[in-house]
Amino acid sequence: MGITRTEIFTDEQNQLATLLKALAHPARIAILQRIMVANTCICGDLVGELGLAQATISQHLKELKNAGLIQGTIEGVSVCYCIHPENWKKLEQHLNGFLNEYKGPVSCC
Amino acid sequence: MGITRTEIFTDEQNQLATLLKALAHPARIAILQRIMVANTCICGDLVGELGLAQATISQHLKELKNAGLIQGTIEGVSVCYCIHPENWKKLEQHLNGFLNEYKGPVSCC
DNA sequence: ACTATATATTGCAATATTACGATTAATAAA
DNA sequence: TTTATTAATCGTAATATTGCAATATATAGT
Repeated sequence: MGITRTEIFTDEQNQLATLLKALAHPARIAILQRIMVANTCICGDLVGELGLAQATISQHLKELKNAGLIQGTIEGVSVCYCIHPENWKKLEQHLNGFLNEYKGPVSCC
Repeated sequence: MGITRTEIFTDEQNQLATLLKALAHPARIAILQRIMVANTCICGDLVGELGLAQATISQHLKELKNAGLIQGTIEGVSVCYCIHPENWKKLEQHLNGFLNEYKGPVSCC
């Protein structure tokens, strides 16, 4: 089968899973970190700085954009990416909401 | 080629990606939520409560255990799972550290 | 118009993930 | 010891992901 059965889960669960999947790759984490550190948007630099082919970087950027985590604007011949402020905030909230459902270790296993 | 090139990333990046991958499935999110809400460990209940086959649930539990997010102890004929307190804390820290690298929207795209 | 530069898209091969039926293993109860 | 119950493992089919070369697209400068 190989296809996630999203129908049996809540929208919340599916949305969080989708966001986490977008984050769950070292290249995409590295890309996001570089964007965050540089603050000012970069792009083609990424291809040189990470050791991946241009097509591969472009693909990862596309995934991050589809997930809404970054936004890109064309600047002449190059493209400038940066964090999507609102969605990043939403991600933080969504994620913290999930993590905080855990109320410390109680009598258990 | 279909294999993540972990060699070109830092251990931090790879570890975070691995943790996020373990979380990045609605079934595993649902499982974690149920464990967190119930506090006291459950297991076989999960098979009934989520609409997935027993083998599938078992597989997801294994992944969560491999990632260190949960722990399981045998209790008679059944198995009791619960959150792994230390690792959950580490996850929170790791994740917050990553999310907080972003310092709000500056002049950008 | 032509050229150079930057990025996106396409097509494909290698590998990973998801899901499940069937089977196995392990304990509890009879 | 047989039987029932629970969970793990195996095998396999369907699908998704990762990565790259090759190609396409789009803008800037000449």
